[in-house]
Amino acid sequence: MAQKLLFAGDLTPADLVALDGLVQNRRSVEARDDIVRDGERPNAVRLVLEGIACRYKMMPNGERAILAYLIPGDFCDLHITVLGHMDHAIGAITDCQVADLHSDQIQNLIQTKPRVAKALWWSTLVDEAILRTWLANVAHRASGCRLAHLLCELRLRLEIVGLADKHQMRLPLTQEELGDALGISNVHISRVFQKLREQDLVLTKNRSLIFPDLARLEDFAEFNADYLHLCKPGAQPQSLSRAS
Amino acid sequence: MAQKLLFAGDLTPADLVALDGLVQNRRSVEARDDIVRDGERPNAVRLVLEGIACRYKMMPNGERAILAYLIPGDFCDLHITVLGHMDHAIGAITDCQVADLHSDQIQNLIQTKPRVAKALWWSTLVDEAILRTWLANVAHRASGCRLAHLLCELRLRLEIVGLADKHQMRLPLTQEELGDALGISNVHISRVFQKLREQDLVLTKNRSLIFPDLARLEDFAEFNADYLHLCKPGAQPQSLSRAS
DNA sequence: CGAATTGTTGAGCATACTCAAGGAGCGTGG
DNA sequence: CCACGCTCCTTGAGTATGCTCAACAATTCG
Repeated sequence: MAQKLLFAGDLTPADLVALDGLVQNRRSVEARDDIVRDGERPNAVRLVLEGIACRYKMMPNGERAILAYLIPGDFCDLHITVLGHMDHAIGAITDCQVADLHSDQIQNLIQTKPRVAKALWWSTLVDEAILRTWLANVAHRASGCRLAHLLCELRLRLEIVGLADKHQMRLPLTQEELGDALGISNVHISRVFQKLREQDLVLTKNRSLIFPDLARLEDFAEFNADYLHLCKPGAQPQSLSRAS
Repeated sequence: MAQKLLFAGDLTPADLVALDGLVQNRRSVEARDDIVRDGERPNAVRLVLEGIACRYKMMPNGERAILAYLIPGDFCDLHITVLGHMDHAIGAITDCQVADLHSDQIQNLIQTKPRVAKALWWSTLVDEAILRTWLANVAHRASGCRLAHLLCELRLRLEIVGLADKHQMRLPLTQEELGDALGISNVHISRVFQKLREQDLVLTKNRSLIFPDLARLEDFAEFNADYLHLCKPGAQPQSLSRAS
């Protein structure tokens, strides 16, 4: 569950135990239901344990803008008590398992475990970095490259939590849902997918994607994982101490 | 300088004095120079005091993706020591005045003044909310609406720091710079601007924009300021205490 | 098996891009 | 003060990309 935070830097086993201890009120959310509604004033932080969810906004013309995908290990709204109300909704795409963590618990953890506090900061800052990358992707890349880039990102993020490898990932998203994130219509995304398949960059099988040659795909996608800020677990902590 | 943070909630005059006290090493940056370079490991937080800057990434094809505009009162990288390296650059668009704040100073302030800490959190979370809105804007709105939305946002943000009013703002950005933020080519943005002018939604005069009827423009832009999370200074604090 | 959802195809149209040329505004230097 | 060069904006023309609508195929699920 907390695998992802291992990439934040230097967590100790005790930190991990403390993090796992947070997960008490586990609950299920059905596909297509909201986990947090737009405008709400939530008093708990949500953590996705299983399934895929998304941040989204409904646009006035009825389109759904998907702003982020949340995969197991992702926090929903660490911050929300500071802002007051949600300016977007969070919805379950597949059936999900979610944990509700009370702000007090988190506050307590942050105050007693500085490394955990830093890891949680890291997590929200990486979310922001992903957002920046999506913005650049949507605004400045051709559609094939755009889709490929999103797939590369999802593959890597899923790999980190043990849900994908170099050659394959299960991705229970419809083409339309990918399109809603990329700003591409459902008809067109189908054609874009075809082009990727024609070039043997991805194969689709059921709800799984197969990558015959990941390096080639990442090259085509102009994918550079730096923005995910993954320091390898166990590696030298990359922190202030090393700043030049 | 700290006007913006008044909208974060309930700062006291003493808090404001403490914030202003941070600004010591003021320096100038010339238009088109970088304030922070991509990949850098900065050890200080930057604050824009005067001028307009932007976060940007250079794309492999040579295009510049503008990811945010920074106006006076905006912080550059409150967070960066947690992430280690910059995944984008920050550049001055006009001549700028910038303050370098040492991480220690900020840390100190955060630990001694909880309201200031909250205000700084608020500031970075609003930046993230703006990013989400830009993503939705670029991916899901037609070009006219897209440009109009950006103009409405900039006008309001500039108004907060006393640099615009309901009818007019000085905006020293080229059309190309607006296009780089919106994912629209320089030729096309000129035509989009023309359409806005034809409908009397904006007039351009030198480097100033005039809004004959702001309500109509905001309506056309589908602009809803909720995402900027501005609680009016002096109003009831919108915080946890009121969560339902 | 049947219904619903998801993906695919074709055709026509709208939007936006590129390339190329020209005009307007501004600052510098003769 | 004018001439020049630079940057920025504008216009036209041709092309590419992506949208909508509509029909149909494939897949999934009850």
